[in-house]
Amino acid sequence: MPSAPRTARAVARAELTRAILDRAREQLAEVGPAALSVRAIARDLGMASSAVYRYFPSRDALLTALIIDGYDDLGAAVEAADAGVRQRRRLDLRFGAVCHAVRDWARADPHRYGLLYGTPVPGYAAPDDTVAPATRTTSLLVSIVAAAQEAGCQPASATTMSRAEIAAIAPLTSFVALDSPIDPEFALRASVVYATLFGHISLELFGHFHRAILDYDTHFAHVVDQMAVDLGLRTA
Amino acid sequence: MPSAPRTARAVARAELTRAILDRAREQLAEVGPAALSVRAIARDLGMASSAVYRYFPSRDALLTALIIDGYDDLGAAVEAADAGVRQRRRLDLRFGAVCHAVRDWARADPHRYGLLYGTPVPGYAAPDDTVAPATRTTSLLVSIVAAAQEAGCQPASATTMSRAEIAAIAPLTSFVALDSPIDPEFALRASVVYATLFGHISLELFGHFHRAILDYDTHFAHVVDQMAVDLGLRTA
DNA sequence: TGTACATCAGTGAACGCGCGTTCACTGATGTAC
DNA sequence: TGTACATCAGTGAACGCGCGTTCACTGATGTAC
Repeated sequence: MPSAPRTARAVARAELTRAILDRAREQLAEVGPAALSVRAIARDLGMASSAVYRYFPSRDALLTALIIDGYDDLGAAVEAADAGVRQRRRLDLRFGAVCHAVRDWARADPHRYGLLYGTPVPGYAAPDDTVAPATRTTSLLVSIVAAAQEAGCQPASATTMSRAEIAAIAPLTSFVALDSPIDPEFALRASVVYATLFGHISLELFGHFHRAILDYDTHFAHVVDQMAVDLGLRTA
Repeated sequence: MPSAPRTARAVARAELTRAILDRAREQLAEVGPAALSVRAIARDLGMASSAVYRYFPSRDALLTALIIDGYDDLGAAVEAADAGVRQRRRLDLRFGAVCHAVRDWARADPHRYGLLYGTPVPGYAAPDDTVAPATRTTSLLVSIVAAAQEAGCQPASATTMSRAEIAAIAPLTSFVALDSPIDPEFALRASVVYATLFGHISLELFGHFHRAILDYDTHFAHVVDQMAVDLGLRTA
């Protein structure tokens, strides 16, 4: 009986666990992951710092929860953006929606984005629990590329791939469950898109487009367009 | 007389300044930028922690020096790699050399790369002094793209650009001193290449290709090749 | 329904740590006559 | 070349801070009879 008969204690526990996580997320947005402090969270919640340890065994466990929470939140946002595209066959629109969703999410809370995609927090080693939620966003990107292949899209240019190159990206070809594995050329394109998307967002958020790009929104939109064309999702 | 008549004091000063920076660089490689500690550096050098303040007025100043030093070192490595390509007209080779130089440099000292291109250090605001050295690497990338345009290379695909999009990247078109400004399409390509290159390196170093890419070296080489083809530096 | 015991949440003090920065000081190096 | 003074490098103690984590404890909640 896992659902109904929750004791008052269990209810309070769930609530406080969430309150701690909420406050941790806020802290994260304010000071960044490295400065996240168990004591500060407890202080803000009006409780003794030691009480937090009834809910999370260590600061690292709290960070892990935040990371998983972040990947899940991003994944949900990205999936919702994709699902919001009515014309499912317009892969260019779906691709654009996904890219913009990632960027919008990142800009809404740069520290949180940094926790996931920036420099790893010093002294913290992400456990395997964080891997699965992380793939949510990636899977969607790859699946759009896979759909492009199925739809017969022609990428702008293709390089010949050596056996070693094909082997290097083997996991990507079977990353999403499909009838047949993805062609290596498309898998490579997916990897390039992945790098460009997150690279662009990181460079923008971390200040490397300073004085080089004047209008980030416009420019990003155009980069996404360019990627869509390179992928063969639409013609120029 | 700025050169010859250096007093013993000035010599000692220069030497210790360098020793502090060297040790700071080593610390950086070991523990990362956020954990860089004035006291630890002093300890390692066998001096009082307060003595460091005769050379750098604050921890932030030390970080700034490390950042400038890092951009300069990366810039020098990248320029050397480019200069090492004898056939100056083989833009694909030059482009490849530059990309691999950035990645090699980053892999040699990931923390140092993270200081420059990762999450900004919390509580630290990089002063303008760091901007100029940062452009060294970027300029070289842009100048290769500009050379591609001058050589009449044809990128794989081009999207039509609105006035707003052209305006957004205006600084890039006049980023390197040339007879004529760079075409907007090439400037856009430069920006995409910039994002892809650093995005790929960051994703790789920060663990996001884990279990997705099996052979990083091979894969990166191929991504660079693909970019060269997309840029029209060579045919597939 | 009521009692006896076990479980759990939260407290507050404490441990031990390292940090950045300041300051009055000593002694060496440099400079001007 | 020698002396008098100014400048500078380096010291060691101290200030004030915040951190993660532990531990013995009190009082409330849950459970079994």
